[in-house]
Amino acid sequence: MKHSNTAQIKPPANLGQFLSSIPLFNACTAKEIEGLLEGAIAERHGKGYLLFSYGAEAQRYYVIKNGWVKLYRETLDGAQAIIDVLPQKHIFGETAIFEDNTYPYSAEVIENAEILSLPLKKLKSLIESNPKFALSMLTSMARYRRHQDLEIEHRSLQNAPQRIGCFILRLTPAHTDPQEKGPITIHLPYDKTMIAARLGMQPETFSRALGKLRQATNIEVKGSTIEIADLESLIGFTCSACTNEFPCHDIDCSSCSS
Amino acid sequence: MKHSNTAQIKPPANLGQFLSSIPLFNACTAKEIEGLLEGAIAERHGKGYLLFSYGAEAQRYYVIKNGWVKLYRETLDGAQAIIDVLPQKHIFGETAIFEDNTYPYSAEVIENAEILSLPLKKLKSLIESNPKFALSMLTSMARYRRHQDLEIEHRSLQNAPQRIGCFILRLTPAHTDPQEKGPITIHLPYDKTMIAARLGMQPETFSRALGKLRQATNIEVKGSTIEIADLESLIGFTCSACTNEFPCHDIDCSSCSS
DNA sequence: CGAGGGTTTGAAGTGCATCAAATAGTGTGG
DNA sequence: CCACACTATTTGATGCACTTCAAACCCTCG
Repeated sequence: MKHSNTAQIKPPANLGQFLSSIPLFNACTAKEIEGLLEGAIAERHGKGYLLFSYGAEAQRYYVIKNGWVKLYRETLDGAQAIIDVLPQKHIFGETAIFEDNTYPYSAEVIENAEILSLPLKKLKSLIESNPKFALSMLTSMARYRRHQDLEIEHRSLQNAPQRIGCFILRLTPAHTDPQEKGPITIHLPYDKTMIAARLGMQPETFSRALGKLRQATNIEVKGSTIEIADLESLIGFTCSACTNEFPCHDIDCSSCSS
Repeated sequence: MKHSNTAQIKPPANLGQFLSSIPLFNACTAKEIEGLLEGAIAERHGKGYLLFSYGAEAQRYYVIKNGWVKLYRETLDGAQAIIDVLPQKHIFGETAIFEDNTYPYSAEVIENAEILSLPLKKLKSLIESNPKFALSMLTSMARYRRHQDLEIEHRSLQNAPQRIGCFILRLTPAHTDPQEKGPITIHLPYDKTMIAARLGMQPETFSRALGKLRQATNIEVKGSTIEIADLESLIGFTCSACTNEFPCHDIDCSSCSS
C-alpha cells in the first residue's frame, strides 16, 4: 500500500494536556493522567494503515489526535460492515478489557492521522481505583449507546438522501441556530465513498442521493464543499424521519468513548 | 386497551435470589442486594402496557422477571424504531442515570410480563461505592455494545430470510452443537408481527421471507412452532453473511444490561 | 357464532444494488 | 508544466428486494 507510511513521533510534552481535554478524562488528576500516559506511543499513519484486526489480542487502546479512523468487521467473503468512523479526540479499542482481551472490531486509518496508543493495563487499574473515573467511563459508554441506538433508527427510518442530510447537519458547527439565515459552508471530512459506507449505502447510491438532496433542499455541492443556503429546508427534509429534533448533533458524541 | 391490565403483586421473599441470579449483580453481597431492593415494586402487566415514555423523568429502572418488553422510539408521524426486544432477566431504563435523568427510549410490554422496578438512586450509590460493581456495569454495557454493533451489521449485510434464520438460531438452546443431528424444535417467543419489527422488516416481508427460508433450509413451520431438521443447512444459509461464526448466540447477551 | 387481531397472499410500485462505462481529480515522473 | 496512471465520482441501464395497498384467510376468545 503506497500510502501506508507510518512514522513514530516523539511524544510531545503536551500529551497530558491533550488527554485532559477529552471529556472522558476530565475528572482525572494530573497524576492520574501521567499514569495513563506511561508507555504512550504517538504515531503518524497514512491512509489505509491497519491499527489492529478483529480478534487480535489487545494490549493497548487508542486515542485520535488528528484524522479519521474507521472501525469495522468483515465476513469471510470480504463484505465489510462499518461500525463507526471516528474523528479526533475519540477513543477506541478500550472495550477489550471488558471482554476477553481481544478487539471486537478492526480499526483502520482513513485520513492521515496522528494516533496515540496507551496501555490498557493502566486504564483498567484507574477504573478499579477511582470510582469517579469508572462513572465517567460509564457515562461515556451510555452516550455511545445512544449514538448506536440512533444509528439503528436511522438505518430503518431514513432513506438515502435523508441519511446524507443528517450526516451533513451533524457537520455544522455545534449549537448552530436552526433559524440561522446566511448560507453555511461545510467540508466533507473524508471520501464520499467512505461516507457512503459509513451510511450503509453504495457509492453510486450516495452520488445519486446527494443529487436528490440538492434538488430538495437547495444545497450547493462543489466537490467536497457543501453550501447550505436554507438550513430550515434541509432540517425539514432530513429530520422528519427521525425521532430527534434538530440540534441533535448526534446526541453530541464528542465525548463518547468508542 | 383491552389487554393493558396491571396487577401489583406482593414482592415475594425470593426477589433477592432472583436479582443475584442476574450476571450484572453476581458480585453483589446479600446486603447490597437488599439495599437495591429497597422500594422495589413487582407488577404484572398485560400486553400493550406502557412502562415509560421517551423523555420522561426517570426515577426507577426495571428488571424483567417474565415475559417480553420492547424498547422503541417514534417519530412525529408515528413511525416506530424498535431499539430492542428483551426477555427475562434483562434490565432496562438504568442508563437514565448517565444522561439527564430521562429515559432515552419508550418501553412497552409485548407479552404478559412480570416486571420489577427499582429506584435508580440506590443503583447509583452502589456504582459509586463499589468499584467492583461499577466494573460489572461496564462489562455489561460493553457487552450490550457488541450486541448493538452486531445488530447494525445484520441490518446492512443480511437479507430478510437470513435475518430470520439468525433470529431462529439464537432461539436454539445455548451451546447447541452445530453438528447436532436430530431435529430441534423451537417456539417463536412473541408475535410474528413483532418479530418482523424487531428485525426491521414489514410483516408481509416476514411472512414471505420465512417461506423462502423454509424452502432453502428444510425447516418446518407450523404456526409459531419451528422444527429445524438440518441445523447445518440453516447455519450455512444464515451465517454466511455475518462476521460471527455459528454458536454466536448473539454474543451471549443474557448478561447485557439494556 | 361472530368480532378482532394476527397472518398470508397477490399485484404493483419504489428504492437501492449491481454492472458497465464515462468523466473528473490527484499525484507521479519525466 | 505536461502526459500518464490511478483513484474517486458520476451516469446510465437493468434487476431484485423489500414495501405498500388490498383483500382473503385463520385463529382465538368472548
